[in-house]
Amino acid sequence: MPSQPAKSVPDGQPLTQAERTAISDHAMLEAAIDLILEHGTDKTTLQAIGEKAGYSRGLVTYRFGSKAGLLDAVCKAVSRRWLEYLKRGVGKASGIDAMCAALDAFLHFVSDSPRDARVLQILYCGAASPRSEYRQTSVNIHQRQQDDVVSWILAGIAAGTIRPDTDARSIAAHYIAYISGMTYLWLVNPGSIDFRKANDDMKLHLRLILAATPAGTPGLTDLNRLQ
Amino acid sequence: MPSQPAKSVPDGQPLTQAERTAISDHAMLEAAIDLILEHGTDKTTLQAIGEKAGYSRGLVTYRFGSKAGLLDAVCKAVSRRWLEYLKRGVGKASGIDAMCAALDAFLHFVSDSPRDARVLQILYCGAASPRSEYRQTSVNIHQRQQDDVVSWILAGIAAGTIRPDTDARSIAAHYIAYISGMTYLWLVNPGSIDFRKANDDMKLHLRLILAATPAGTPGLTDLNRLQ
DNA sequence: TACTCACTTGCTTGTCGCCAACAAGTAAAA
DNA sequence: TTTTACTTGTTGGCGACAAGCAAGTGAGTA
Repeated sequence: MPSQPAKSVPDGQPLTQAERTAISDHAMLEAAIDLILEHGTDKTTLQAIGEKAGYSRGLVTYRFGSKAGLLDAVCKAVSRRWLEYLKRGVGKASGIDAMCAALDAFLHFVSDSPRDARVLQILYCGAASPRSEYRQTSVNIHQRQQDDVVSWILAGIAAGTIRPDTDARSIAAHYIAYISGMTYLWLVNPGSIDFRKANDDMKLHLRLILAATPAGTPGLTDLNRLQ
Repeated sequence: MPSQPAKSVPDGQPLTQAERTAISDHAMLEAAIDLILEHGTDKTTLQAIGEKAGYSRGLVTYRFGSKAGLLDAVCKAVSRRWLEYLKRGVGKASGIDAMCAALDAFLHFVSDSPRDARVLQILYCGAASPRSEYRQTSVNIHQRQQDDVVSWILAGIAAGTIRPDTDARSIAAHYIAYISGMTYLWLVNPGSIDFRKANDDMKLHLRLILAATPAGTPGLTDLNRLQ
């Protein structure tokens, strides 16, 4: 966050147009994140963002079209960082292992980049508003993650590590809802959530619910019948 | 929602001051719910609320102090309706039965009063914003529900229906997070969630995770050792 | 019981500062 | 010279506050 615009490199060389936009774009997105974390989206003004980034009040609108356009851009930028984090954490894993690795990745994301994690949850919450102009971005991200979980489960079933009577879509929705809900509770009341403990429990539950059992052990359908 | 203020009862009798405030309060809260559902909190204006309720643009501020005060009042009013629904649905149940009954109560709440359910989730999401002036209301409601779940679990352990090595607080957090997350996903993308199916699965999982097992069956701690 | 008058309360209107959006303009790069 | 990055002037709309109006209230008096 430069306190004044960087219109030239230290040695006095002029910047190209592309460099200038890249620099100002980045400065405005970072300034927006800081201000959203401090004041929330609606009490963050475009003037404050522009000036904190080292520019005028008008540049944000000029570059992103509108305030909603900026929020969408922030949402996409931070989501991209999280998805890279997730991708690296899960690697080539699949089945229950992938689901556990994703939980670990999220735990690390929250502790390594709490700034990103918090602003992302704030923006996802903002997307719940009717007429939100970046709701689709949130829906797409969540859908993409849910699809990933579905494919992990199907791979697990194919590999024989997950019981074949599992409803992949339903479990995936449950899994994504759990993470989303936990993050919300953590955001509004950080002290009330022990993420590490919660994740350890969740991993245990996943194995209990999904793990293929040796023949003879009662399965889910049997348990269902007992209800 | 009267199209014009009701300043007297049909027979021409004047209203008492208390009746007038009760009528206008209710009209403004209901108007606010409709407008929030249609436009979201930030694009809902106090003028629109006042006029839809049949009054002037100034009454909302006069009565609720500020826009945030109004949102807090709406949040409390709708939360109260949900908690009564929950109370009636759960009754005297405890343990796993209470947790399943609460899931059913929520399912019925969503299908019977989708207006309330949606606006409540929108407001809870708004409470995630830093400097939200009604965050505490959301935190209190969630905390209260979580405490209820804890007491159900402890009662279940005492009654022998829930395995004694259960971490009540952690399970309660998981349970509340699941409901919260599911509701969010339903709100932003209604088609993607089959609440009935999800709830049936959740009930199954709860029994699988919490049910006290006859001696000899492997418990959670044994499963843990296998990890 | 009926009337009165000072007081309180419900509600409206005028006004101010602030904000997002847009358009016109300036300066720097190509 | 043309294009692009960025700034500044302006406008309409919003929330908040304060002043004012009108309707309701209740104690005192006869």
